[in-house]
Amino acid sequence: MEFSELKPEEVEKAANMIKAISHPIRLAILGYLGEGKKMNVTEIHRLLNIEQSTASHHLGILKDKGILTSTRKGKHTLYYLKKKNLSKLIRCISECACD
Amino acid sequence: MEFSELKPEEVEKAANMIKAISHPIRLAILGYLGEGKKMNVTEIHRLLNIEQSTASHHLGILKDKGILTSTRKGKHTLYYLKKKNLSKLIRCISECACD
DNA sequence: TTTAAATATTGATATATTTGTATGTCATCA
DNA sequence: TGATGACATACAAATATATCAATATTTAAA
Repeated sequence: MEFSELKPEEVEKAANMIKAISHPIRLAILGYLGEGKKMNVTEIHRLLNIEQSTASHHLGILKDKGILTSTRKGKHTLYYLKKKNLSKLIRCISECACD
Repeated sequence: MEFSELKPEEVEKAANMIKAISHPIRLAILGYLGEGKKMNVTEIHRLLNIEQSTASHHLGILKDKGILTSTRKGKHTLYYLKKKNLSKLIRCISECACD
């Protein structure tokens, strides 16, 4: 399926999806969550050395845009990829950027 | 190569690359330019029904960020994908967005 | 039921993006 | 060289994003 065959609103949808992941912090988060891994907010905020509220904010965006889902596990909220094929997309991006 | 193995500046670079394509107009442009096609500014601006300056602006961004290159051909400037593996990325995005 | 840890939300500020209009530049051809 | 078509750039207004600090909410356990 080529973009040139897509309806404007479908192109818009796709653009929104990648816009969600077009941020260094959010991309780094997705790097950690590749291949079915699950992480909570505190882990992300420590790992990336960012404010807790900033971590929560970016995770919220990724969830809102349909990239991640979350489940509450006791005090923690675990975030993880919503769809398996996102792992492929992430690999594809890193290939393109690092060739 | 996973993002979790990348240095911060490499993640930044990757984020900048996809940020460049994370716009409905720019994504639509890339849809047309997939697979080695070449197009000039006027074609894009008519095809997408946007101002000439807007078309030029977005093409400029894509070129600036290393997604496209251009060659002058008489009065026209032809734009096309800089690297072949970008076609794969574009297909990957549309797969992810349309599943 | 109080306390504390983990998350989420809000508000303010700074910064970045997008768009159109107007204008400038460059190349071709009469 | 003057006119025209094709592009590029500058500027301004509107909109969107990102960040931190502070505060609120939720949950588990004492």
